Amino acid sequence: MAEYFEKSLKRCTDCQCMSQLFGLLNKEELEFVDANKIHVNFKAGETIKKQGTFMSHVLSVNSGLAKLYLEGIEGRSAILRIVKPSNFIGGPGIYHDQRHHFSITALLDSSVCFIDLQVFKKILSTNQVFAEEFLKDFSRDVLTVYNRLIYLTQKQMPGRMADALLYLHDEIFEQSKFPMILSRFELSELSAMSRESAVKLLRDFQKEELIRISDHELEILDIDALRKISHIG
Amino acid sequence: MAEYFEKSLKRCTDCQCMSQLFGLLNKEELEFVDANKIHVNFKAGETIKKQGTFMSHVLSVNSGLAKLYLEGIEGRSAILRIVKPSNFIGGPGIYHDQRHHFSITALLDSSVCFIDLQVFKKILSTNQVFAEEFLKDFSRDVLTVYNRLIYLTQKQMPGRMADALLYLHDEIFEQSKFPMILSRFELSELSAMSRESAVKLLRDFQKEELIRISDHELEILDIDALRKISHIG
DNA sequence: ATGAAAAATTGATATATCTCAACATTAAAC
DNA sequence: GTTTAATGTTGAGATATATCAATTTTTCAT
Repeated sequence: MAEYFEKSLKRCTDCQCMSQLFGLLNKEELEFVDANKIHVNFKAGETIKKQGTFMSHVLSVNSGLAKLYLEGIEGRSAILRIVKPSNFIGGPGIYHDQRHHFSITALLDSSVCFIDLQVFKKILSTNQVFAEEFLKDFSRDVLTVYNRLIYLTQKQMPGRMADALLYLHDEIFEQSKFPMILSRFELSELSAMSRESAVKLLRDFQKEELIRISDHELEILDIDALRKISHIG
Repeated sequence: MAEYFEKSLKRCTDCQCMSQLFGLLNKEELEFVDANKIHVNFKAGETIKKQGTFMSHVLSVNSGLAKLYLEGIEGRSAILRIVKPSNFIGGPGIYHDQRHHFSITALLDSSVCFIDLQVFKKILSTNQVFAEEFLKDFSRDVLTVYNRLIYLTQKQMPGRMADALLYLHDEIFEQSKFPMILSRFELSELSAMSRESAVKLLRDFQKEELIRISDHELEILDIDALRKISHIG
């Protein structure tokens, strides 16, 4: 509890978990942000943002982990990416229609800053370097989706599951042993297959000793083999 | 041939086929663009831009039609969208790495303007309204890809093919009878299936009298039924 | 600790989809 | 116009994947 208050009282100018993007702001701009932000803590499982709702703020994740996903047809979702601490979250709604076009749910207890959208836009229009970096960030996200579209439509299940695990390894945890933050069902949403198929593939991967799963931890034993599976699709 | 020269000599300030985006520029800005653009005519089938190459210019299509597609695994492609006259084409490469992240090939004889990227960026940084509209355009494209990702991964083949045809109807031609600019193979690339499957679905749709194909023209006979197929996936 | 709910597992079966191979038609090149 | 190449068509068979139903394990609230 002590930690809760400490964090929420911390000012942007002292923040250690700021996204690279906000690191480009000067002191006055940061104070402007600070005066127009809301800081909220979420428990694992809670919805941080719901697709379709009005976008009043942009987000910056200070700590924890979350999944960012598209809600599709008949309740099915596609996880676009995992959100890490210091990740900025804007999205195409900023300029299109001021709505959120994806949902975000906390996977771990997470601390999130909500920065007023108009304030954010104001700074974008006055700070050239900031604007440029924002666009870089946005563009990177778009390329991730391009990639995802290709691999989800052109690879078979083993390749897609390998890609999902490699994504967690390469981009999220950056080590061969990491906590299983995603349920089998969520893994299936990340790799566009049924829950049962995800279970079977993980079992196969374990049988072939490519991975080991125990105590809510996943260890990648043979990353080269996984990369090969990813490669051959 | 006369037409070729006439078009290529036309100045931006007199251009009738300018994208909405460039319509926001004032006379001086247009003259700046005019002085730093190249105008090129392409024959149907020619490659306008190749994925992976250096992005020296952004594009604006004056006339004709083109396909914009991602080159994926083992030569397979995914068509992202059809480019119409007056469409602006930038892409995530502008801010990410100055490379093209998709390829563009002319479907019909097409006339395309190439605007110097640095000039384009310069105007972006000086004309607020222009910048805002550019971002709207970019964001709309991103949402198209979100949509595509969902429908390609969560619908079955009949729904995907219905979506492809409805896309041509609703967004490209806006009438129930239109020229078959895409081969069966290209239609399969638009709906993420094999060429043979695309052929079969079109045959099925024809048998059920939802569409009619003759003389390089496709006519949608029962759009409500198509929408229903799209809807049920 | 206990029971209820949620998640994971499994194998059998049904279905969707691709691949292959053979052939037909159309467009392009000479 | 004839030949050649590209595109389109078809059905059969193989394969990938989803669905279903039954069971076990884990998690969570009381």
